[in-house]
Formats: sequence, C-alpha cells, structure tokens
Amino acid sequence: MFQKVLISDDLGSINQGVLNCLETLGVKDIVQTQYCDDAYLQLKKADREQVPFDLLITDLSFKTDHREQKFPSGESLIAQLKKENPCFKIIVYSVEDRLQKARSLLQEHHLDAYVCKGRKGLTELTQAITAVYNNQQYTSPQVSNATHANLQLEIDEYDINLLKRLSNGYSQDEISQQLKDKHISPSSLSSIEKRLNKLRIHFKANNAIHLVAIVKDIGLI
Amino acid sequence: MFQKVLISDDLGSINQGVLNCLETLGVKDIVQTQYCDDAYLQLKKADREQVPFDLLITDLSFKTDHREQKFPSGESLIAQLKKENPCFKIIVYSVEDRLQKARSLLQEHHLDAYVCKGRKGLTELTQAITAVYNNQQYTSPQVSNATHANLQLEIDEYDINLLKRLSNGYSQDEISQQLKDKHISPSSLSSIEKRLNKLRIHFKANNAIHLVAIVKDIGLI
DNA sequence: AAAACCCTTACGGAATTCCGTAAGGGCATG
DNA sequence: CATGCCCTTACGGAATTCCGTAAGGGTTTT
Repeated sequence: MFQKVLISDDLGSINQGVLNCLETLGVKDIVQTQYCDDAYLQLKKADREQVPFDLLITDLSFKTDHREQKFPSGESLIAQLKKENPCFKIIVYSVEDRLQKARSLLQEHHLDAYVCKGRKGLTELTQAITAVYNNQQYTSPQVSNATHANLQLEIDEYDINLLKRLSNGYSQDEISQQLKDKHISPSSLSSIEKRLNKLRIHFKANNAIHLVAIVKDIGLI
Repeated sequence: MFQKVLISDDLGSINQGVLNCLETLGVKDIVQTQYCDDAYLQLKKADREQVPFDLLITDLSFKTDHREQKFPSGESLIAQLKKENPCFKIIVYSVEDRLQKARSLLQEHHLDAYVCKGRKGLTELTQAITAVYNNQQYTSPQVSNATHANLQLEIDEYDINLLKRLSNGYSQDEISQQLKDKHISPSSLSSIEKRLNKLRIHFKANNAIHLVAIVKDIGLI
C-alpha cells in the first residue's frame, strides 16, 4: 500500500473522514492541508528532502478567503503537478458529480481516479485508492459514463466561452465585437446567433435566458 | 452537555468528522443517518420509546438516489420538526453559505444554529453546539450578517416567482398569461417589464440573461 | 375635498433576439 | 478540375425585450 499520502480539502470534516479511511488501509504517513498552495509546497518540500509523497487526494473547489492563493482550485494544482510529473498519482475527491467537469479533468489532465463525495463516498474512495495503487484508473459510478460515449462531446471551448460572455450580460452584438478584437473566429453576429441556436436546440432551451439557466445548473459555466 | 444527538448528512465523510467532534464534546449517544426520512423515523421512534434525542445536526441538500423520499431536503425535514415541536433543537451544518438561503431558514423556521461547512467548520460546529446547549443561537461568521441589515430585503416572493419563470424559459408575455390564469396580481406585461427592470437595476444586470445568471449565482433561485 | 402619491395597466418606438434564406470560401472526394 | 459539403458571413423580417410616457384607480396626506 501507499506509504505517504497528502490530503488536500478545505473542509475539515471531510479531511477527517479521509484520514480514517487511509488509516484503515494501513497508510502510515498522512499529511493534511486546507489550501492548494500548501499542498504544492508540501509536495515540493518532500521531493527536495528525498521523501516524496506517493499519492495526492484532493478536492476541486476551495473556498477563497483572505489568503492570496497561487492555485485557486484543485484543477489548477492538478494541471501544474501533472505537467511537472505525469506519473505522480492523483485522486480527485469532489462533490462535483456533473459529467462535464469530470470529463474535462479525466481527459485533459489524465487523472488516476475521480471519486464523488456522496453516501458511498468513503467506500468508493477506498476502492479508488486500491485501484490506483495497482496502477488502474478508477471512476465513481455516477460519472463513469463521462469518459466514453458522452452525449455532449460536441460542445467545445468556444461554446463555453460564448455562454460565459452571454451570462455576463453582453449582447450578441457586443460579443461579436469582443471576439473580433481578440481575433477569435467565428466572430460575426450571424455565426454567434447560429451557434447559440444550436446550443438552444441541444439543451432544449426556449430562449437565451433559459439556455444560460440550464448550463449554469449543469455546471457547464 | 447533550446526551443524545442525531446526525443527518448524506456524505459519509462528513458524518465521521461530526462524530469525532461530538465525541470530543462528551456526547455518549450518537446516531447517524444518511437520509432525511431515516432521520425523521429515528426521531419519532425515540420519542415513542421515551428516550428522545436532544439535538439534530443536519445538512440541507441531500443527493437523490433510487430511494423514494418523503423529505427530499433538510429544509423540509426542519419545517416538519419545528411544526411538531418548536422547542426541539436543530443545527444546520451545510456548505450553503449564500445569505438568501440562510436568511430564509433562520427566519421562517427559527433554527438554533446555522454553521457553514468550511475550513473552520468543525471548530464553528463545536461553538454552535455549546451555544445551543446554553439556549443561545449561533450563526457562522460567513452568514452572520444574514439576519440583520439585509440589503435585499425588498425582494419578495413575487420577484422570485418571476425570476424562476423567466429562468424556466418563458417569455414575459407567457408569464403574464400564467399569472392571469393563477390570478396573481400584477399580471400585465407592462408590470412584469417594470418589475424586471427594477430587479435589473437592483442587481446591476445589463439584461434579463445577466439578471438570471446573477440571481442563480447568489442562490436566490 | 383636493392634492400627492403609489401601483397597475396601456401604448409606442428603439434595440435586440430569433429564425430562415442565401452567397462565398475552404477542403475533401471523385 | 468539378462537385459536393461544411463553415462563415450577410441580410431581412417577425417576435421579443427594453425603456419612456401616460392614463386610471386607490390610498394617504394636507
């Protein structure tokens, strides 16, 4: 089993549960942090001292407080760590059970496991740790269909960009100008209308308001 | 200190943290549930057997799964319990740190404590339990300004109703018809426009899309 | 009782969104 | 090279939203 594991989660109560879980699995050396920046520092420090961690278990969303953070989210931390060392094992343990978020994480940074906090969260986490230890991937059943045969595969960064601008109160005309300024193509009003129309059909939305409400609900933006 | 406490939270990992916290405070008899319905049954059973609980610590949102539930949320459970016995002590322990939600809970059902899950969640929970034991109210600092001097006091049920319909994709014309059908006044298109205009100004929204995005973010709908 | 005020409703015009049609360019296939 | 396909862009008209003005009814103030 893993010897040295770092847990990063801003909710103290969750940390404690994961801690118990790891202890049960026989992990001797467990360190906890409540900030992504602290997690990063701990990992680097351990590397320097030749006593590196074997595994990171991290949440995705961290509440912001007075402390200025270099890594505001678990995702940014993961991106950096996987960039430095793709082999370093990382398990995400998050309440986020929305397919979109999970999918992008599993694909972009190739995580080792994605576990949803939930009624069976700790059970699944135990399975995930064992699987990852045996160099297997693990995904919670709730999002396991996120990787293959995703219905919403055709929605790309451009769409999300558009939806974000829309939700920030800009008119389609203004968005057209913004995209022209940033040399993002397509940028014509007509194309934007067309793309939003596709999104409306895709999400069965009656109008732009409905569309933004829906994609906010599913966590796309 | 309290003798018998019931914890209700669908996330197993959180349950464990709260459990430790209560044990440290010297609570002997602790029961956990992961469903609101189970919590209700436990409480009623204890009452019947003349060994009632002294306190309930509950989350607000519970993920739905295959099991059909009478109480889908912590809020519905709280409403029922406080209706049956206003003196029964209840502490909410939730990630929900949005003022609106906290405000309505503290006002409508007069809760005994509202604690936000967060970095200091367990510390605050300990304080809350002690306070409630001494018949005092407790509110996490994050939402403590939710009860008094609320900036958004003028937003009423009608406004929220309007915003919900809007976010559900209905045009202002359709909403006008719906309100006429339900005999809700004002119902004219003009009045609806006027009201939404006020809300736009209030929330500094550029248009209806922006407005819906904003009120979704702050948890008003 | 008159005046002031607030709320609901109506109306009209400008701006924006919605939606269909169509022209032009790039790219692959035959 | 021609053809077809897809994408971008343009255009036009209907529907909807946005915004100001104003009339009518009810209540409070003076």
